Amino acid sequence: MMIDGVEPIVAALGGLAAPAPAGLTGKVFTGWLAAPSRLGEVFVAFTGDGVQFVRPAESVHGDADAFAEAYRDRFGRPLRPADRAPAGLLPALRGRPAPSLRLDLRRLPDFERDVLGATRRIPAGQTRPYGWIAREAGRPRAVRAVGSVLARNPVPLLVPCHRVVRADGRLGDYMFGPAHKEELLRAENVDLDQVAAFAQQGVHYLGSDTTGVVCFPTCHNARRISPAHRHGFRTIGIAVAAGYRPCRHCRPGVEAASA
DNA sequence: ACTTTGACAGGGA
DNA sequence: GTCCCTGCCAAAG
Repeated sequence: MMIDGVEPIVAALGGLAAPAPAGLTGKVFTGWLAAPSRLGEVFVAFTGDGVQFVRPAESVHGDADAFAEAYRDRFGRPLRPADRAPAGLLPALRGRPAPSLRLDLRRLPDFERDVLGATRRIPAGQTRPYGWIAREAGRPRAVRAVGSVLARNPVPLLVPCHRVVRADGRLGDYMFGPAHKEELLRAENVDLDQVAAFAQQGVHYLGSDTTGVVCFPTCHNARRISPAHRHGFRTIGIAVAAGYRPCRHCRPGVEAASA
């Protein structure tokens, strides 16, 4: 870890009277700016390595100083205004695909990084349960810890934690309130009414009897199953026992066999 | 439907 | 370091 030696040096550079080379600025200070998003105006902090922190202006009472303080509490570094946004940030905040967007999640604990990484892979317009994230992150039983991580998601919207929902079909909580979660999902065209209707009947997975594949209801494959060939299942185990195979796209996991 | 128990990573004492 | 406690859950009573 040669990085250990680099940080103090870089910090010392920040104290020199002469301006640091432009390329270093993002490593010494963190830039911030305000930008429009699907949650209204947001404050965004980023280094040269990517975006680190996003908070709706509303959540800090529109106060940029409060945002800077929250950032400092968490990352231990000061903020200075930035002149331009990192590549991809503005489209991403509007919910548009932005492959060029980079996130700086290096200093997070492994588990948090893995949880956020798995969450980031949920396609727009789809949802996954907390248990799915736990499994993708390599800790299938750390379901509740996943919730704890997402409650502190440093980069909401960019890591779409609003797409992580409860296994029973309810939406679950959201750092800025469940109403915003629902709003974001509906804006992505998730058919929440259909999900709720299925859940009402105890159905949490959908299979096609023509392909023999079973999916989460919001998977784009599931949404193409015609009602005539659609079968609902309460658990993935029941579907597998009926000869269905878990979809390779949405990867509904086989839950632990009940002894 | 509601309550209890299980499980677990992180943060604070 | 170690307990202790909490929390966007989940499955069983």
